[in-house]
Amino acid sequence: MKTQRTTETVERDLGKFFREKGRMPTYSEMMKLFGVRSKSAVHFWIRKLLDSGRLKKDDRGFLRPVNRSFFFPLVGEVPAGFPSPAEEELRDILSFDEYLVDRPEASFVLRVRGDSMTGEGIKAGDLVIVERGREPRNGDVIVAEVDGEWTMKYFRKKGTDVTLEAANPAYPPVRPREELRIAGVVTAVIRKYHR
Amino acid sequence: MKTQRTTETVERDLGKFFREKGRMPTYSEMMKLFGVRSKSAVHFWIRKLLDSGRLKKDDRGFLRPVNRSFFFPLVGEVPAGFPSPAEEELRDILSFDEYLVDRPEASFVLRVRGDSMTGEGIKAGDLVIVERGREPRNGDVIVAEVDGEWTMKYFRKKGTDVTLEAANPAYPPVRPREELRIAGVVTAVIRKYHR
DNA sequence: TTGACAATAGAACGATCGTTCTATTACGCT
DNA sequence: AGCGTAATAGAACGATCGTTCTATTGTCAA
Repeated sequence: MKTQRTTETVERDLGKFFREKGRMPTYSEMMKLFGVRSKSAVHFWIRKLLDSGRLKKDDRGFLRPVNRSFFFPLVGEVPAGFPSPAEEELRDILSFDEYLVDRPEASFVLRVRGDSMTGEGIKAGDLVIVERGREPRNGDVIVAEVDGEWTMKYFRKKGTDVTLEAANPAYPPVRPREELRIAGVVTAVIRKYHR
Repeated sequence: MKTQRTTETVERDLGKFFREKGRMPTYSEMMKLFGVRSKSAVHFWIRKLLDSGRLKKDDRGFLRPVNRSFFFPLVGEVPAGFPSPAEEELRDILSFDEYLVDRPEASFVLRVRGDSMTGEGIKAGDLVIVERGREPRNGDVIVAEVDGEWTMKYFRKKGTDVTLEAANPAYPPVRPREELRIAGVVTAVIRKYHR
């Protein structure tokens, strides 16, 4: 019943705990977690992870979840001969929360209705992250109120002339006459396939 | 210079800290964070959040980030008259990590190359989360090796007859003759618009 | 069998944790 | 002005933190 401990198993245990509890375990908790009965044994393994750089401490000395394997194994056991997912950017993703949202205090999420942006790969039911207060650039996908209705459109600008375009030929471009209220710029799209 | 403290500002400060450090602050740290000079003042505010249910403690007594506002304000200040984002599912999203990945230990991430799935709203450059070992259903998007090449396709099955279809008319369906190695089922799609 | 090394146990330590207590200050209402 | 409540300060407390020490166990090679 005593499984062999390795830096890998220890790291996995830590990741599992973190995912469940939203925090790192204390040394006492790690005793159970790792299956040892002394804190020094815990310290032994933690030190190994620290020395190998697979675990870090912040400025206060608290353990902090690091790069891979904590939020989930981004680059884990991939089928042999598989196209390498070992891009730098992927390896450095701490979590999707960090990756997806630059300005959390100015962002919110909407669920997409309608098919006006299918050409952009945004389908009904998808989630979009919208950032308020950002100056839309030409070609950005924005959420705006046009003629009293909220929609998602491409933002097109030529000089002072603003046009809102759908990414679906079924919808004609809109040239807002009166007011144009822009809720924000779409910064990310998320789709989950529910089982 | 002394900003008024409210449960809202306190909650926001906690969220900000958590996002930055990956953990909850200690009471000492909260003194700086909230702008007070005693731990009992901190305790005062934390108690408020606890009593109102906006903050929780786990079984060990540690503060744990809860539902909204910690990972980021999913339902925050939304422009007036805005289509309500107050769906139950959205309000309960703890974090995208939890939301997106059901089985972390069996999942990995790939960056999409090519345009074979644009019809499904999966574009080149997107990230997809792939889950290994799941039995693909009819219509699922899977990652598989066909004729020595890894691609992303729809999984179509009629009886024992398996066909792989692209979501792009430019690519003909594939009926694998020899072996069909399925790396996994695509469970989520993520696209970030970089500024 | 012996020696070397890796891994663990157990106890002790100061440091810091979160809680609780008593006082003091700030502000609104009558 | 006087009063009551909300908010904060500051000090004290036991509990638990992570570290460090010494001692013991297990395993493998010589």
